Amino acid sequence: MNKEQVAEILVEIGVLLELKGENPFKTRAYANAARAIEALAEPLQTIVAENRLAEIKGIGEALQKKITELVTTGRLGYFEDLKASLPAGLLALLEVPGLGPKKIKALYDKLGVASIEQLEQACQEGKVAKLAGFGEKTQANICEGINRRRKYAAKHLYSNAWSVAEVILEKLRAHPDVIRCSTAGSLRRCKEVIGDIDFLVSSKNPSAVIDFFTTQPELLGVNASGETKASVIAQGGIQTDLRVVSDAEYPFALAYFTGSKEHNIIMRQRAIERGLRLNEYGLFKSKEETRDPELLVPCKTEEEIFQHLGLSYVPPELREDMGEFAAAQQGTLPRLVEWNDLRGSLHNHSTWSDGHNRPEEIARAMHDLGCEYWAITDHSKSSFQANGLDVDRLRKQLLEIKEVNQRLADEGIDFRLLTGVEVDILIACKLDLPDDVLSELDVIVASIHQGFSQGEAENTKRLICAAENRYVHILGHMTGRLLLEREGYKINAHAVIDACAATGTWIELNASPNRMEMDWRLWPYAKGKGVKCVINCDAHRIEHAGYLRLGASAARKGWLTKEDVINTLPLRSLLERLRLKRGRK
DNA sequence: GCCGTTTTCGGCCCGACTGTTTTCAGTCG
Repeated sequence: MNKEQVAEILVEIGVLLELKGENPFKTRAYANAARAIEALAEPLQTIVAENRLAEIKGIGEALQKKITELVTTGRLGYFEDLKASLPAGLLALLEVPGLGPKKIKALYDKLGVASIEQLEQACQEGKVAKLAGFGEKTQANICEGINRRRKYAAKHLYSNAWSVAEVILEKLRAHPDVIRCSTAGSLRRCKEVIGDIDFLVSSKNPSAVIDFFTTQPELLGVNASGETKASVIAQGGIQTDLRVVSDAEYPFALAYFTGSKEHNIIMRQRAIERGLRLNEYGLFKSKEETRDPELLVPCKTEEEIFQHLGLSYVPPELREDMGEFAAAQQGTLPRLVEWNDLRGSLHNHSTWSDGHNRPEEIARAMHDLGCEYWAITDHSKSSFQANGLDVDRLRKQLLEIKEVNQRLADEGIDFRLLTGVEVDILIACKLDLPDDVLSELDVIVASIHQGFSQGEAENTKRLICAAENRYVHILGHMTGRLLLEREGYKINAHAVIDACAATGTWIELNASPNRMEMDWRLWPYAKGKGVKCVINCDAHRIEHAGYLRLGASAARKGWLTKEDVINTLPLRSLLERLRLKRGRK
């Protein structure tokens, strides 16, 4: 059993214990352990075999035993007993807004409700409202929550959420009672998938801002509206929360509501270690909870809060408790890549396969956007569903691209369309085009598009073989995942990264909104191995050039700097680097 | 269930809002 599977089970144990009404700190211990396991860079199996679990912070005696049992036998008696003691449908009830462990336990104990369907029926029969601690309002809210859950996804792609948030943020900025405002939460941290949108505003007139926020005409509904916070359903069914604070409180509230929860816990602990107290209202010279302004350590910005806690400023993208504290304390946080460092994309499509624009249109549009180069890498012939290119068509495309480059040069336009292909990885060590054809092209991206059901070992082998081909520059969308749609195929990502390090192969950060991979959690490992990133749009239309911005956010989240990203290079250096791999044995 | 050089026991982040209560529990972030 690998670490992802172990982590998943630990999380589930935590949730089940919560439903049983266990001590919340105990349930959190399981979630913490799962995080620690997931973050491991070496195989869990090795750690267990060498009896080194105890070295991992957050894993004590009890969890060592359970994890060892899981890894060595693939089963865990404790987990199976726990699962058997509760109906399977109970877990899904947690997804209904307003329902937590306590209420679910009451529904189950008193009404025997153990699934969404049973819950809905109990509501319709009016049984829920009669329970102690419940009422008509709660019952109606549950029904509404179930309906909304059916109609809309509970999670949203970053890019969708951002396009909704951007409009509201602009309106808030323009409001006369708003002093400062920002997004917060997972959106500000640039998570690839987000649950809800958070806004923070500072104002001397909170009720005016709350009124404005809750009466926007585009809203689908209002969940809650108080003196300092409100929660609404915005377009696309995205829950959107607003918090209004005084301007003095703003930096503290911004840090607090940006999270992550795990990051905040460490921040508070650091404050306590310094005899201070940190909450969303301020940093106080006190060992007790307080809001006494006399005790406040004034900070005008988030930067100053970090400073008082002995840390350099941690960009929001890095606030995941994934190593940012050690780096911020030592002053070794990287200067993260910016989206306008990017000079082009090396994986894109045209009308030659399944794209929507001709090479010349693409070239002119990308030049207008300020790019220096843009690679056309259409599909190879095995991707027949995408109108993939065989050798004949590919050679014709090369001629067309050559002509386009010539025309642009004649007009004095300083821009280069690069030739290439997104070649299918068929089976291990077999690509969809022969090496001599690949050698005629500027950029080769190799991706898996078929045979997803092969096992982890076979998939890993396919990717490693592709990396070992001297003509392949980039491994495309590494696991083929589609966020909120389908899981990626199983691979041993660390082994693939190691192979890329050994062969000088680059790894793509595919910035298509539902791909966003290689996953940001793996980049620090790749960076440590010296593997370079290429932020690619995988554009099928000219407008997809905007994905570069999304890709840069994900790269930042993966701790990458300008130097780690190949397509920040000017054309001349890029061409040198492209030739470099072909010179290797 | 984890953790610890002031602690091996007693902490573990904490406040706003809702709805059900008639002073507070549960949920959420």
